Amino acid sequence: MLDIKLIRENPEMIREKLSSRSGNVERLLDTLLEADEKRRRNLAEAEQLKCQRNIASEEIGRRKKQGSSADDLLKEMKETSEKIKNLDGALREIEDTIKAAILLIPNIPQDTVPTGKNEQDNVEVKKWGNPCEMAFEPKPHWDVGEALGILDFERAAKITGARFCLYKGAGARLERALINFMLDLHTKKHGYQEILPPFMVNSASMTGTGQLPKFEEDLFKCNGTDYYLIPTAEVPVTNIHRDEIIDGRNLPLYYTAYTPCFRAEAGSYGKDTRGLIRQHQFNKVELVKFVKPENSYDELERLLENAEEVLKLLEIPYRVIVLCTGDLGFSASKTYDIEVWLPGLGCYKEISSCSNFEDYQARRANIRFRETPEAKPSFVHTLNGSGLAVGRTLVAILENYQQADGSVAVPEVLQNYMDGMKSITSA
RNA sequence: GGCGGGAUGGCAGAGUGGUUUAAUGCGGCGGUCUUGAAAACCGUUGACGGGGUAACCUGUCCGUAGGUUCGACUCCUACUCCCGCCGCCA
Repeated sequence: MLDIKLIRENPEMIREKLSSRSGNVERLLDTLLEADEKRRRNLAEAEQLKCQRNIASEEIGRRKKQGSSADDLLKEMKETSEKIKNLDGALREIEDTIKAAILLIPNIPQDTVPTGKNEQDNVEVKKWGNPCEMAFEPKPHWDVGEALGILDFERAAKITGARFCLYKGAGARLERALINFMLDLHTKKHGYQEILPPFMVNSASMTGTGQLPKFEEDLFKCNGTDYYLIPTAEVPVTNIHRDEIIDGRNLPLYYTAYTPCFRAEAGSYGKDTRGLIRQHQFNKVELVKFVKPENSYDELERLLENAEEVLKLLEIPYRVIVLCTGDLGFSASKTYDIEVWLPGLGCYKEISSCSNFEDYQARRANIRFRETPEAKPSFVHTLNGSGLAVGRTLVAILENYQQADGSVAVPEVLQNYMDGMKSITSA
């Protein structure tokens, strides 16, 4: 969330900066500013009465000890207490209003983020590798996978429903190989600590990273509990340090986690209905960083490089785009998307999203650090990115490494993770 | 699922209605002593909000949320988490 003081002192600047984002927050800002004003007036009054009460109560104690009468004070304080109770009640309501409003206001885009309306206005910043010319008509991954007997969408639909997939044999093995390859790369070469978090989290965690309260419909909730299936490892991993003050000497902290991710995909009916692109459950290896504010944009570039490295080693062409203000996610200040080339579908497709949230999540989740043991705590900056979405990486391999005979070559770096298998052929 | 015990500052741990402004110890920070360090001794010590140019004033916080009271760490209610025992179970 944004700093209420910043909003209070620069309301027009905030309005201006949020105006190019999707969604209209004008009304929310008005509600917020009005409630904040009311809160401070109310608070001053309540505090003055409390101060009087504290002094009088002490006096009552003293008199009772001496055995003298305190009836006059007692009577007066009964009234004061009643007033305080009313003021506190009103204050609570005002604070609820403030909280509800401020949690619905998105982050401010960073200055280098291009202004734009939607994904049309995103800007390509780099391109790596050349989509290779194939001597045959490349097939979409679902045809490749089903022909090889390694992907089974029909049975997954029977077992569960639409947007699920059953991986078999070399398919299941390839998915597991990718997970291990990515985790090894990030832990051994890039210095991230491996985490295996809970796959369900409570509503406080979901609020901390920004999924709640606004995006509840995108989540799967476990009936009768306060638990939700995670839509990304970002949620449990960022919340590792919720309500903590980190020793500044331990920063930056780098974590990587493999988890399945669960998304309701409400409102995406009819979109990417075939294949593995849009599933209710998919695997992802996530990268999460906790850093000092002054380093966060440098850290974002390196996070992006760490994610790109996976595709470079797999030798799959991709491009990087920077999201414009209109396409930016709710909690992010700046986001790069990595899009991988898919010859079967004939397009680039998002495979990773790397974002700097600055102190937006840190405020919501109350994650702070101390520069030195004596220093006042301040908010960390949080970042995260996919490193990578595993299902879509498998898609990229099936489509980019498919051969004329229907087999799929195994990328060299994965062969050791596949017992030396060089090619996936139909059984 | 049933029964019992617990949750207090960075940590350990006192405190069962009124100078608690949370004892004491450890740790941290500053100092004395020392060539330097250790030990010893002395001092100091949190978070968040409101007001103020500032010094400063003030409120809240003892798991969380309510309640009783002039006054709550202390009493009442609900909830959460941790520990133990019984049952069930991968």
